[in-house]
Amino acid sequence: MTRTDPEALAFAQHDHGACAADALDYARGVCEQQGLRLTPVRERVLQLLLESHNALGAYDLLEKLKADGLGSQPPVAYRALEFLVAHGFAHKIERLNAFVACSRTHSGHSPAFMICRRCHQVAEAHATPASGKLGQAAKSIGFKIEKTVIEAEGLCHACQQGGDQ
Amino acid sequence: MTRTDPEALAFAQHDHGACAADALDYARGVCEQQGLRLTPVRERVLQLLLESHNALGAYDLLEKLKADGLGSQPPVAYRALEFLVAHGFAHKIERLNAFVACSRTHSGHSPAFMICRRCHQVAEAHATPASGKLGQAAKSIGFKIEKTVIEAEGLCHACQQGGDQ
DNA sequence: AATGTTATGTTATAATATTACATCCCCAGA
DNA sequence: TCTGGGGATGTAATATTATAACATAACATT
Repeated sequence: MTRTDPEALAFAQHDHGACAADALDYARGVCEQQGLRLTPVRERVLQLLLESHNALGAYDLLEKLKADGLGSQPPVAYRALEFLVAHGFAHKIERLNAFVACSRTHSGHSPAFMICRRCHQVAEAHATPASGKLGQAAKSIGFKIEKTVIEAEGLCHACQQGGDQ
Repeated sequence: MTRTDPEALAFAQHDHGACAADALDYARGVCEQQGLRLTPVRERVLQLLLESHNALGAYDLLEKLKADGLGSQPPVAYRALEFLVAHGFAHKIERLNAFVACSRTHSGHSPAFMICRRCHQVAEAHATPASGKLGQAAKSIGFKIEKTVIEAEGLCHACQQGGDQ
């Protein structure tokens, strides 16, 4: 149920099928423990997110759900995503209006994302926003931070090699 | 043409009219220097953003432009915003799909924002994303950061006092 | 079985954003 | 002065993302 922690797994080589299956098992365990219902739609959406290192939009997911005979109207996808995000199984990438599975290589977390503008893969890392300049600024004006969005856009290692930039 | 620098001005008391007028003058100067055309639509959009400490959506702006007899179709607003953002006079708040004037209390900047979920004001601060944990993670996987989105959501000082939370 | 709660299905619509193309305006060069 | 080119604007149409509202179904507790 616990998983190991190479930071920013996404861009690295790994056994992706196994990693996704692991993560799904992990989510099932957490839901069981916490009395959350990982229903078919929710589980399928999580699976779809886990199978992709790209962020997926609600309508991308919706198409795949439809193909599976599950609901095909927007609220179906948005509700599943809302559940997954609320319980930390997925995150919204604001920059892309799209969603990724949580890499869950840490907990109680304040995630940060690296988005490759060329291959569109998204890697998750752990951030400590409260400790940097932002945290100082917030403190100095008495702003209480509840949630942070930290997203970096650029080129992953592989895409820096490739031709164009 | 230069301006002074209290971090995160927005939540603090100040002479807002003067601050907006200053910023507009500043933008005019920069455009003149750089051969950029601060056309009526662009200037008006910047003015509208400067007059508000809240982020404004493209369609909010559009309504006001229409009231002024300027264009009233979405591309009018989006094009002006694109210009302003491209040249650093405004920023998009991804979390809100909305825009704020740049507080320009710094330059060559990587801005961070504090968004009050109660009064909806937005304050801008300066961040140094490359130096924190995110920067380390990026370095360790060879990810080249080109742009960062850093947005904190929470309660501003004034709104922490008020009733509900 | 009756009830409350949570999840799903479905229709409609709202909110945000872009494409495409016609027109205008300014101004540099013939 | 004309004239062409580039940038900016006007406008219609449409794409994309997201939510509201309400009916039904599934499940748990009594």
